[in-house]
Amino acid sequence: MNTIITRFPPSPTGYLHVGGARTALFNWLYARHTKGKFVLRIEDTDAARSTQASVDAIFEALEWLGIDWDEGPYFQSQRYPIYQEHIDKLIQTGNAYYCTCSPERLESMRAKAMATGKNPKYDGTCRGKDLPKSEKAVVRFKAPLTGTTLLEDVIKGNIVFQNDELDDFIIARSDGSPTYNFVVVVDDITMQINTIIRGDDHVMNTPKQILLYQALDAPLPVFGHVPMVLGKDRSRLSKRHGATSVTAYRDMGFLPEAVMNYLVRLGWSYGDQEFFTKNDLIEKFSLKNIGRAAGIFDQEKLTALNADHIQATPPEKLAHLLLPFLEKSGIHAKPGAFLVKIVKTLVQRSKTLEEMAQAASFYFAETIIYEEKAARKFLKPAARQALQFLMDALSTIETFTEENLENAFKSVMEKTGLKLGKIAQPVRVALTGKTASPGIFEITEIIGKEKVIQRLKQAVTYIEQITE
RNA sequence: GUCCCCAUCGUCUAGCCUGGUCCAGGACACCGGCCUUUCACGCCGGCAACAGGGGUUCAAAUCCCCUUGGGGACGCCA
Repeated sequence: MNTIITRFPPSPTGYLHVGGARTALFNWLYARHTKGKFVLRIEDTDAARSTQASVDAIFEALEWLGIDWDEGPYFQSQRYPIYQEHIDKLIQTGNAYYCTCSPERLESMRAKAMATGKNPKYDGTCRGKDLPKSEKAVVRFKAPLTGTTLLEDVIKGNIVFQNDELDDFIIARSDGSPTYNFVVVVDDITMQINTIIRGDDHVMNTPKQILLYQALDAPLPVFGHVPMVLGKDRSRLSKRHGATSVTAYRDMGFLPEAVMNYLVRLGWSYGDQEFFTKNDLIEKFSLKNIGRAAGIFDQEKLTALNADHIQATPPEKLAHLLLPFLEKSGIHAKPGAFLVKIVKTLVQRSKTLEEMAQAASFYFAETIIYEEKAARKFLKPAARQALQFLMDALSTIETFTEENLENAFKSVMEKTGLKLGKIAQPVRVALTGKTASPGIFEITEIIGKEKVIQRLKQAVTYIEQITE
């Protein structure tokens, strides 16, 4: 086989959504797996809806995901001369013609056809007229009236279309601009794209495009149509199902590798394996294992996978990635050994970076604000003495080590006759304000002698106040 | 309405092509238990599916047909 050349052709009319990202991933992965080429092309022929902001957003999302491209980005809006050339060619060869039917008449025909149970297609009014180029004329492709067109889909298998179901679709608008089905084919031919993996929703476009390839006398690429991504209610994924843009997941604290892993695994499988790194994916991805059924986007599974990827990421790297999330909650932390220690206590307890930042906040707090339930349950008179004893014991320790701390707690256990559990919880609340946290020795060490004693003191004072 | 696609636990899926090893395996979620200074992690166990009906066959989740259900496409959008 020759070099595989795939492409991703988003239209810049919004952010990159997870469905689009998934097809980008399939194409990119296939190119990388086969040591082929991946081309990025921006389909901005709809001047009214395309924006530079969307173009930027798409680049940003692709880069975040770790998808790079070997060629492009090409912009269709800059390729009009090429399209014009091909339109002229089709007219010359008799494969296309000018049509002056008004949009209004077409629209009413369509409505009528649908209402009467007919296939809404162009009736061919101008097909045989051989009209000259004129102000308001569009260009239509002259599609065959009979016969069949075969789509040999690598994912779905063979699909046969009756040509009489197709119609003479428009390839150039009245203002001269080319339309989608046409530019896609011209681009894919001229960019030598030989493998097209795209969403299911393009299946019905494919016979038209195949006809165009034939009329343009170009070899057919390999087509593979992947099933769609659906929302919880099995309808097409949209905003009302929750976040759909790739960058939204970035902002919620998901790792790019987790999103990549999840998206690819949704509709593709490799035996029972669930966890994949980027390199795993490149190594193992194949078109063969793409499923045929649509899949539902499940944020819970993504979240679980994200937790796995967090655990697989070196703490040093996580610390760096955590910074913006800490910043967002008003914590100006610095990267370094201190933060790495903190991260290490939190990896097992955080499913997202956002969660991790939340969980880390007590390490940085000036004063601890107690959760009401936590304080009520543990900061009671019965705990006062233990806290006081611990304070005394800790103040004699030079440097906090796990061993030191354990001894200090032991001495408090002996003096009070309380079990560790009875002591640890009030201390936990004193140090974190909450009933759940990383190990008590760990956090004590990280928070440090000065602050620990300060917080214990605060707790003792609190207990004294409420007892009055 | 017309055309096209799809159909295994709630969800993602393995198995289907090359029928028997499947009274269907894994993962997420959920429910128990263990571990334990809390919460997590981890470990152990549990719940839970071949949409229905016909064929073909000694034998069907696997092959064929129909029904049903779901999705998609029918633009001078992409």
